[in-house]
Amino acid sequence: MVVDQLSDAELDGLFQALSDGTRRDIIARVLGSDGGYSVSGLAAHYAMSFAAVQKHVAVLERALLITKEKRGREQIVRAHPEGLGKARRLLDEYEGIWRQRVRRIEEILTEG
Amino acid sequence: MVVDQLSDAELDGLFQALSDGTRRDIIARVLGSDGGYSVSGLAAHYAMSFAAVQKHVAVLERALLITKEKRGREQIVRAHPEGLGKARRLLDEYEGIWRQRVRRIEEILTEG
DNA sequence: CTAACCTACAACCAAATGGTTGTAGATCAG
DNA sequence: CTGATCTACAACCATTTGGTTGTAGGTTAG
Repeated sequence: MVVDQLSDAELDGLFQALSDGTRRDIIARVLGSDGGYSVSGLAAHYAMSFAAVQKHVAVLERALLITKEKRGREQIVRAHPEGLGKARRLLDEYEGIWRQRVRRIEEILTEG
Repeated sequence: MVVDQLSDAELDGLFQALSDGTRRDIIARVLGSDGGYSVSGLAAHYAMSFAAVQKHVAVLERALLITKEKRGREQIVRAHPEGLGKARRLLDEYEGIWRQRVRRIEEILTEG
């Protein structure tokens, strides 16, 4: 399998979204919440401006790692691990190839 | 478990390293090779300068995704999926939390 | 020895990133 | 209605990133 049909650009965005500690923390926080977080609810936890957190949320949304849902004047952020799965499957594939390779080398060494 | 002891900076570097198509291609190429690639052997495959590929290799090395081994005048690049595993384990953990949450919600709905 | 090759690294440049402040439109509370 | 709150978005700035060219040092081939 060629790992879904995820385009290069999609993967770029996915891994790039995951490459920032604040964004990973937002993911963890949202995953660990029951009802989700409003954007300002999230922003309250970080030592940066609201707008900065807003941008991080936008990056995560583009990468399909979260979704936003309007509720009144708030925008509720929830986990949407579709992107998560895609990224993990690529790493799985890489690791699979690696393990296969290690196994082959061991075979060659043992069976001589 | 708190996913090894990988520091934020380590994860930043890991995911950032994975967020570029050329670098992912280098990983795939090296994983798929038997003896590894020299840096210029790699560079031959990309429409960019040798120095650019050299920089990509350096990024991957810092992220523990590959290793370089000097052999004569060449530098042999090999896969070193330690970083790979770390990244995958974090995504696994995220997905685990998600699945747990989905299960809990289903329980609440069914046992109502 | 000399020439070719492989690598390292510095200096430079354009574009993207992560942050800021400021402005403005909705929505809710009193 | 009015004021406070939540969000969106633009403009700006410093730093990082991904690329370039150029120079220099080690290693191999002839």
